[in-house]
Amino acid sequence: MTSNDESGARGTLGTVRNAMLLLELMSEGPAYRPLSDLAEASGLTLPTVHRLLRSLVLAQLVEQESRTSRYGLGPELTRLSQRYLARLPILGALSPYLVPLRDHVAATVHVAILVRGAVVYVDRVDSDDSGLYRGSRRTEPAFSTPAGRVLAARANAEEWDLAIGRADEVAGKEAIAERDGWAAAPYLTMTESLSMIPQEIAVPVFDGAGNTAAALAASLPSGAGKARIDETVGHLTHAASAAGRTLGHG
Amino acid sequence: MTSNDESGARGTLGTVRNAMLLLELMSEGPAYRPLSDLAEASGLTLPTVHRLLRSLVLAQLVEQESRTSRYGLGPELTRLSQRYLARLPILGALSPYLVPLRDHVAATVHVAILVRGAVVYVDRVDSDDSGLYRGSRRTEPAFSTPAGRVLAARANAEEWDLAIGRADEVAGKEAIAERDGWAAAPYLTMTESLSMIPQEIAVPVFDGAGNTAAALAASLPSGAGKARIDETVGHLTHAASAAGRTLGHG
DNA sequence: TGTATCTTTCCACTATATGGAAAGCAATAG
DNA sequence: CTATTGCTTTCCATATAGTGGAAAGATACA
Repeated sequence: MTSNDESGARGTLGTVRNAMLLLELMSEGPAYRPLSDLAEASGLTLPTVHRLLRSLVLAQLVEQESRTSRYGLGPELTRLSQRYLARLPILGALSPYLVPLRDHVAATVHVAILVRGAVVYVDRVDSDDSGLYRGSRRTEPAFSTPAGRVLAARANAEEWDLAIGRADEVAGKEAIAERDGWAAAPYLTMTESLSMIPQEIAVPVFDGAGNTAAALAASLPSGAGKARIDETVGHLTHAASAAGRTLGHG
Repeated sequence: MTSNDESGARGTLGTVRNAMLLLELMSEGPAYRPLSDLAEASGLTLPTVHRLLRSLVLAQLVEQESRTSRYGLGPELTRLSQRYLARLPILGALSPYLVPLRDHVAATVHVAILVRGAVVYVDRVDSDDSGLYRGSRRTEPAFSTPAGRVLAARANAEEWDLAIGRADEVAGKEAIAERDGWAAAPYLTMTESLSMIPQEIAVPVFDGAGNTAAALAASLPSGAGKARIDETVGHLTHAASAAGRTLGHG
């Protein structure tokens, strides 16, 4: 950085900013990327990226594939993530309701939160039937799932903008047009054109202060009828408010 | 750091090391800790910790409680963790077997990995019955669960040492004495003195190269008999080797 | 064996992170 | 209502410690 330029807030450490930039880059695209690739994509010089990565590898936040010496995200992230989740009040509050809920709606149940404009599914209880594939571990595109829409539509401006940033042209336009509707709806669902994929139904979960802290979702078989959907929404809403009530009412 | 001292490998960035140190500190103890606390615990000066934390907050790796302005781990960790897990070959390989496995053993099934001497439960399929509490989100003490013992006993020296480091006096002694037995056993279980807590049975999962990449575990009701245990071990072992076989045989 | 592409190390330079000291900010007590 | 205490946050001169050009190793391929 030859002179002071735009990026980042005042009084912030460049090294941390750069490290984060690399983690961000490694979280998109292929599992492992070569050093030179990361250097180019980040705009940092080769030695700088190398040193940063070596430091991150030491911390296990990054992993170096020994065969190809390429770099990818590391296991330590899961340990830290668990510690974070273990202390999230909402998750503890929802946990006892999930198994009964799964049994009532006879479908796989998910809990999702919004992180920097992305939906992250942080808990799940699988249903009995569950057709062969358990909808793969999901994250990213905030507007691509009902749970993500529920959360983003009700989030603050900053989170919303990040979500828009992650969306493609079409999804972004749609989101902007639909936002108010999404935020007001008691539940959201997505009518996937291609069946086979289960249909997700999501409702918001409020914390004690009335903020939307998470989304609770159920994955119904694709062709579920109106009656089944209404019943599912009822169960979800009930569980969500029961859990919310156990959180300090602030 | 007045002069060059012990910590960390050569050619490693101090800023990253310090940031990691703070994350580590925040992962133990209470959810949120005051700045001054972290400064003392880390041995860094106040302004340094403050700048570090501000940078981490910007990245959402750390979160600042607005009420008390204390610091804790942030949500971005879950997003990155998900991306890591989504690409872990072992998890993808095990996933399709988990639901059938749960149905065969009629118990909640877990997948765990070893991270810096700690067991981290990274996937689960809950059984039907599941008595009220779903054994809370678990991590830390490597030797405190059968899955952790399976993994640690078969891990390399470095991981083993980290696991020892996390164990208390008694557990450490026991681990050292039992290691060879644990590493050779086809499965491990823990006879908890206090029942009510389900009994976990864990087997290793090998990747294509023959390394222990994960542990597969089932939680049986506390008083399960020999027959039930043997049957469960059979199912677990079968699923583990089936999954292992789908991984590139290296 | 030679060429090309990648990762890694070296080292002089100064940009950049550091820590002492002081300024805000909230509580609780006098 | 003003002091006192315990905290978080900002300022700024200093030199530590991170940077980037260039060169040296590795590895793969021809």
